[in-house]
Amino acid sequence: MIRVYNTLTRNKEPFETVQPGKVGMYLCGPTVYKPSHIGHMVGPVIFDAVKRYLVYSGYKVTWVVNITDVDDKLINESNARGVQMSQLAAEMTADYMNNIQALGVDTIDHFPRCTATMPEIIEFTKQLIDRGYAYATDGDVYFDVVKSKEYGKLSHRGLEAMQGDGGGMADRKRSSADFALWKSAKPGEPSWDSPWGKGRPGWHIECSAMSRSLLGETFDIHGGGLDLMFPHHENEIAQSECCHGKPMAKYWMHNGLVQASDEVGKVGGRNTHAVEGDLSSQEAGKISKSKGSQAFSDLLKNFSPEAVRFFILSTHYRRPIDYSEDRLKEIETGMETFYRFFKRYERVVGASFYAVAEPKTRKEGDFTPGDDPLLKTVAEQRERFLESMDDDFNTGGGMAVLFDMVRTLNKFVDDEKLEEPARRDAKKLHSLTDGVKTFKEIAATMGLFRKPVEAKSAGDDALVGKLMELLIELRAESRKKKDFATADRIRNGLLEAGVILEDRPGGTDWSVKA
RNA sequence: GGCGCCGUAGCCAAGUGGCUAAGGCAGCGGAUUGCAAAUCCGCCAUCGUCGGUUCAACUCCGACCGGCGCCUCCA
Repeated sequence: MIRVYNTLTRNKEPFETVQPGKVGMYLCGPTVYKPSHIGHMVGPVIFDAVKRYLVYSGYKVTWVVNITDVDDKLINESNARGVQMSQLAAEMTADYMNNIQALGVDTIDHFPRCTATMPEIIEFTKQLIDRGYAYATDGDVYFDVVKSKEYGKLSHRGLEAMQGDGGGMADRKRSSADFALWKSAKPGEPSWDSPWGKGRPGWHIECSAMSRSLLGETFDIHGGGLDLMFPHHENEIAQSECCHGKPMAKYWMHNGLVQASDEVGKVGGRNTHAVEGDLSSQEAGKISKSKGSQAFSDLLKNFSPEAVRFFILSTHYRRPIDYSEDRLKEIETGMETFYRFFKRYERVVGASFYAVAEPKTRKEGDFTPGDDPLLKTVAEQRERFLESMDDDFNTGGGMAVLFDMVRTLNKFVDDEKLEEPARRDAKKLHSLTDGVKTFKEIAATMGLFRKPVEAKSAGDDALVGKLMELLIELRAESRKKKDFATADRIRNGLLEAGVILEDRPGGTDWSVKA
């Protein structure tokens, strides 16, 4: 039984779908006016894991992520750059797509764009006016917040929290808390025809319109960053629930935000005060923000996407995550354990780890270990993993099981001395592969270890291969003759060049230093 | 001011009313190795402070201290 923390009730609730066996999931996507940073990647990675786990658990899941490609920020930025808004949006959308793809987020079913959803948005707005929840003034349309009885139920905030927009619109609105569904266009701004004249949608209405047209009036999971809870999600609820008279989403899931720790943030205790003493808290905030908003595509030049995914999933999704390069390096170090094991598996079994076919569903993965001690342990670990994931998608707890499981598998190879070809037999290799299947099964639910990571640098070059073969051969001869001075000279020399040699029963392996 | 979150080993981080408080990084000791590397084994926390509830709390309640987020655009 899966349990989900619902922001609406502030409780973990049993997961029950609107329609049996089916899940509709909506995640608020980016406004594409600048390159995405790591913060934009958290939602996609987390909900990718959520979807994978739900599919694994037997649900048919439809996942929608919207792209906001018209908005004040886009207009400003495109003016500043002197390009068409649509061009800027197209470029930044491509950047976003590249980044999430690099992270292995490939389970999103629909990416509706705001500019391609105008008829639905206009229709939705019209309905709200017809049903008495919105009103038009001078080409603008506003949502009449006082008509929404439950306004504030998600964020637990009252109407007074909704400040006026201070942009001179106050006199057009009945109440300062009212928010725009449709904004009339100023000269030169991109605009669309509507019953209220030329204009563009307000920020919140697109999500209501898109989710309705792709997922229906009530769907299962609505996700987004914690920062969107108010006012964005509150307003979505007001729009959709007033319009339909029924719940918009059963479960509201909010992920914690990335916090970039830099010099200021990292220094503890008194030094923090000393450093911050010269800065207003606002300025300090800006510093940490500027580091965190480094373009994600640049970050990927230094770190593997899989490490970033691992990093994001290593803590519980509702918690804030501290991002730093040191942290990511630490994660990469830890992940070496897995990659080394994968190579080890290949050495021992003679087949690629990545070629092993894992069970795709929970049902398929259930097995009775019999009296095989290895598989008994693996089965227990799998159970522990599933318990963690069932409990509000606790990927952090699941990670621990991943590490435990490789250790179990490594120990088996050690104990059975499977590095020595003579000690291998079909039964043992079969057990090992069964263990690997289960490892892959649980890792796959988090989208991990699905395909080989590209080699850190050159190494598969034919010439390099030949040279290494020769050096290793020479060193082997020296070792045979107990000429360790020469052998060590070769190894140390290669180490300086960034090549690590590892001696094993079956021969010597080499790899490029990470 | 309003709404909310957090405080677990040197660092990161799961989790639980009573059983050995996961895991990772770093460190230390050992097995293995010609020596290494890798791997394995072992060691390394009483859970911010104080008070309450309870047979029993790190886990529930309260106060306090400390850190943080949102309330304007933000994933």
